[in-house]
Amino acid sequence: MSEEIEKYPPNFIRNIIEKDVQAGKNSGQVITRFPPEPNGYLHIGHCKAICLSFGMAQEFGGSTNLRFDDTNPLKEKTEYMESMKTDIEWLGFKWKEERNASDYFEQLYQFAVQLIESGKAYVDSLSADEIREYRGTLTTPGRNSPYRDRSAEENLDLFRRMRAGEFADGEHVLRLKIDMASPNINMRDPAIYRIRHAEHHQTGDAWCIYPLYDYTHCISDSLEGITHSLCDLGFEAHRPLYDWVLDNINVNCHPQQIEFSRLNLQYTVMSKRKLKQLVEENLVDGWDDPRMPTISGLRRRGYTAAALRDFCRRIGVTKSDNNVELALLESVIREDLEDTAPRVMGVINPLRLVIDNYPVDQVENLTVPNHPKLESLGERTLQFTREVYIDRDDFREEANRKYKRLVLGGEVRLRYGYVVRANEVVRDASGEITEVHCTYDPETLGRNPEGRKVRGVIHWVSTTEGCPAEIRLYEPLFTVDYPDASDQDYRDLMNPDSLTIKHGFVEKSLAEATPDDHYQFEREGYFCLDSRHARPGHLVFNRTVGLRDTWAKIAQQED
RNA sequence: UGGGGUGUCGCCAAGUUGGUAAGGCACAAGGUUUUGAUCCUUGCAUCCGCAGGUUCGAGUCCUGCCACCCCAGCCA
Repeated sequence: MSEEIEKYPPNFIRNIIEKDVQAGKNSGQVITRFPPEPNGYLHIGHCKAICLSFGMAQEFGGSTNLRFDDTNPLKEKTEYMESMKTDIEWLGFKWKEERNASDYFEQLYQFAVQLIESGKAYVDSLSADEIREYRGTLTTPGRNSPYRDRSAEENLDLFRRMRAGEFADGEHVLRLKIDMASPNINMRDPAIYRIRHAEHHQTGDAWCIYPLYDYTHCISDSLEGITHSLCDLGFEAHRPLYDWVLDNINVNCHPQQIEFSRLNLQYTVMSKRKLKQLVEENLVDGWDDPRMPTISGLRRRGYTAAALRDFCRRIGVTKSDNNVELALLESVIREDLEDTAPRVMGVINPLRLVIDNYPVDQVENLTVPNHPKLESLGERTLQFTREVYIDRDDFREEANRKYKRLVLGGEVRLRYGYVVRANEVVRDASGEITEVHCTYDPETLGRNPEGRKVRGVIHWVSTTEGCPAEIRLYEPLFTVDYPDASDQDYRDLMNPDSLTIKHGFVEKSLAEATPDDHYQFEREGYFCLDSRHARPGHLVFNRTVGLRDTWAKIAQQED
């Protein structure tokens, strides 16, 4: 059903792939890969890459491999691999093969030997600082290392001994012999192996030399028969190197690297370094904090996989810098939940409403639809009682005509219930209203009163039949739309009000909610149970996103 | 100042071999509505970074500018 809907609108990468397929390139096959480094959690920027790589393969009947790019044992952990798999599966994608770059360590080593033998790689014994000096600058060419012309025999011997662990970290490095005067800095004899006496989460202590990205990635792609290797623009200047390596070793598959621009989203940060810092400095409640742009955070917040996929389709794929508004993300989840989330009632800022002429112990069961349009979502039972909670924002002692809620002396309908008239308020010692007393019209259940119009409908929860619930409201994590663009440290730009915890009440049917359920609290927004904080008997709801609120705009203009 | 990229409505983004500017989000105005939600209708770039040129005709071709982004890890 969704196959047609989930197709990407035209974009330059799809155009390229389409032409390749039509031309019969790669026998018409499309094989992609998603190659995360397991050094953090996946975020919505990765989501764009995942949807694209898996999506392109899907559209053209191909397949996608998941490959952990684990060439840096110092930064990677298996914990991250697990979370990444969970997130990708949750997003709805299935990889064909699960691989690790470390699976290819032996082959990578043999290719390096090949390169040395053909005089295209050499062991350099310059220090890291010296290598940097020799590299030159953006505008001045580099100089050849004094070790550049070692014989193949000597290089082979040194490289073997590097592998054998005879040298300390940093003593030597294996470099490609390309061109120290290249205007592209990446081509100035890039290092492809470094010595790291470190335990690797996959290979243990089998290796003490580890290949670098530029060397590893293209060969891994080739070994897996990848046809289109999609990555972000940051690797554009590395493409000549990607191609150089594959052109200079003996492989028969040369994938095409195509770069697209990364996603920039307003009011958040996207670099793994910063997200990690937020977690480690306890500035947020873990990688899956509902305010985080991580896939796990968005999931916990209540975003659905379908909405995220839709989002990635709507933002498009180009090479231009982009700054996507939060409004688009919000609109996409509202649109998804509009047709799928059952309606319920929850009061966030409770104010007690007493219906003086309603029988004290009476409980009236009202069978009501779960959705105003979709009968398929079924019905549920509400309990109407003498005392209910309404939201403080839905009552005013006095108000002008534009205010369509409960006003002293005026009428309003309690959603699915009766029409009530507010008669008086009760205050506490500080003057705050604690109760509103009213009377109801028994003739108004399921029908409008005669001779007068009731303009408003408000939601409510029985004080005796409803359940207390903690309700968590979220605002953006940052106060500025582009924290990365600021001169200030992004941590100083964090929004102190990004999380507000309220103590409200929800209707009884919510007692059995699970974190996988999405609800619309009528007139409030979309909510889901928090997977971390909710416990049996202790309901905690996250507000995924509020409903579109045109009244808020009107009310604001009044002030 | 070297190299690589990008510039189409507030944001994202389509624009086939040049033929006379899609769509989404946002916004605005109406209508429906027991959610000020949803839904429906309507409006929203004489203009495609700028300046020239080629052409009957250019966002699409040519020339020259301008702006912004990325690259100097033994990170990915």
